[in-house]
Amino acid sequence: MKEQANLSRRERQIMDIIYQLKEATVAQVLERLPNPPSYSAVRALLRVLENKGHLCHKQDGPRYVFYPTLSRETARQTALQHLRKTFFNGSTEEIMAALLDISEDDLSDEDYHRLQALIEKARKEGR
Amino acid sequence: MKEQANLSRRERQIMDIIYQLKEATVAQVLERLPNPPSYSAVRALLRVLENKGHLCHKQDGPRYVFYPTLSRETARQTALQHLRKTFFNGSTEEIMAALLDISEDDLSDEDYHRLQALIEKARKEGR
DNA sequence: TTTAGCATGTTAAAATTTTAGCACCTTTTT
DNA sequence: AAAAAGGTGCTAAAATTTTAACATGCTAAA
Repeated sequence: MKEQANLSRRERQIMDIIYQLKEATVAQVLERLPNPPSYSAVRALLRVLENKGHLCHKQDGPRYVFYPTLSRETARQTALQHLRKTFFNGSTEEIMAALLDISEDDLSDEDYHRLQALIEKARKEGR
Repeated sequence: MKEQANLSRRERQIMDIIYQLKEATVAQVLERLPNPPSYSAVRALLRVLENKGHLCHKQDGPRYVFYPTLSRETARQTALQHLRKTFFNGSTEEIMAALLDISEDDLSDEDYHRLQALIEKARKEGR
């Protein structure tokens, strides 16, 4: 299969937007692109991504809605693994520490409790 | 400051390699690039990245060693935030679940214990 | 000291990416 | 029914990215 590492800059920007929205129309993508090009240019990009096998589309009334070929699950895992490897020496502990660091302000006691539960659950399943 | 989202494909590949190694010579980068171009091409890319302010270099005997301008810490945080936003609805819980999922096989009881401790520590600091 | 090896700097061609423009189709409004 | 609005497909030009080639400098070995 194709690597996300093989996407051009615009292609990557577009894939990110679509992953974020789960699915998107041309207009939605355009709205969110930095230094947005023409509508027409975005359509061309989307078609390229579809030809390369990264996107599919379905019809929604008069317009197309694009969505990723790869399951969200798979894409997530790949991206996360890559991030861990690139910035965290492949260490789960390091990345988790950083995650807690950037999340700290938004977490309630209850949230922390749920996170603890996640670990406990993983520990049990992991054997 | 410059966005990593504005890097071309090769530039991004190179930055990833350098972040992974912390610092790298031309040869080290070349070795790790997919579909590697010529030595000369890599040098040109590195110089571009330096001009754009993403890299610095220092002399090490006869050759240059390149390293990121941004602190590892900062780059990590930015990348992690972006990933969380793109693939995990901005949810700390979702990303942590995925992290545990891809790590499961490699974690010992002791590792889990350390992860629990991390959360506990964050909870205490977070107030 | 001359040559070989290995490093870098610069430049311009090649390839890819990015873009806009035009043609056409369908739906809605007048 | 005609016109306007808003979609898409396709194509080729523009811009950027990517690459290799060539020139230069330094160090070490012959």
